[in-house]
Amino acid sequence: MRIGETAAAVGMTAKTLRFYEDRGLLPAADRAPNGYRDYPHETVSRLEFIRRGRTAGLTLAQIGDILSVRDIGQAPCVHVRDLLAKQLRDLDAQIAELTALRATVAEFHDAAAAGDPAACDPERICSYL
Amino acid sequence: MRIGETAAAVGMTAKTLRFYEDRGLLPAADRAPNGYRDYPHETVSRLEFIRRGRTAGLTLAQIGDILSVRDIGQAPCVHVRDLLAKQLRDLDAQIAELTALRATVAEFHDAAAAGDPAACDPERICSYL
DNA sequence: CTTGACCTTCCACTATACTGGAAGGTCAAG
DNA sequence: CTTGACCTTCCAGTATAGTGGAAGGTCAAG
Repeated sequence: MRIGETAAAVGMTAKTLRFYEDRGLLPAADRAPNGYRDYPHETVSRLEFIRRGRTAGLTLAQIGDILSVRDIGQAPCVHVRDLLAKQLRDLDAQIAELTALRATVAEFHDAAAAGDPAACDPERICSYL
Repeated sequence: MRIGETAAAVGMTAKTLRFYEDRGLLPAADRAPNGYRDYPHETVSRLEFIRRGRTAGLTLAQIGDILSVRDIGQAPCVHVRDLLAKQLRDLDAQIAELTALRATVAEFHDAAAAGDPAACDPERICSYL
């Protein structure tokens, strides 16, 4: 399969596939006599795996690690489980941080909504922030 | 006040102040005969305002907009209120997105924690993702 | 006179996941 | 023979908020 065909099969662009190759997520493809990349069919599942990983919020580096484990013949399940656990922890931390920020902003906003513009102290630039 | 002194007064670095000047958040400072920047005292409140804005998750561009309004002599309160409202909406959207992602990841993770590594289908790379 | 702590400018780099574009090769169809 | 749709490589840029470092000027103290 040529690069554009492969990319289209998973809704990506040829550029993205070259980029993934550069980042080590795709092995260097065989080349046709004219120099064009020639992908085997399993590249499609590999790309779909990469997309599932992205959907789960994993970075390309993390997905690359999983693929490396798989590529040396080991089942990456344990690694995947650990990564997913870490991802859950990270997400919880991020959500907590954003929730705290939201509370801060809400306080500022409530004061601004209730307040009197004339109360602005020039030295403070804006009394609502 | 010299740049290092001013920066230290608010816990920032001289580099950061030059960067803020470059981004238009600080007006170009007067220069001493030797070329050193010479900041008036109100620069400290301006920097503290910038920091409060950052604490509220505003971007430097948004803070710069507020300061511009203030600098042409208008009270930026209405602008600030609108920005804070937008910030609340953005935060809610982000939190919702992360929460949905967390649910997806939790599903994958639960399957991985319960599952049998032998079930891995090589074609699918990892049955848990 | 030198040392050290300041200050100046300017350029590059960090991280992430691509995207855009230039310059050029390949190939089937009309 | 040309046109268009492919493909190749490589370089640069996107967004954010700075940080790091080079090369050099200034100034008070010892």
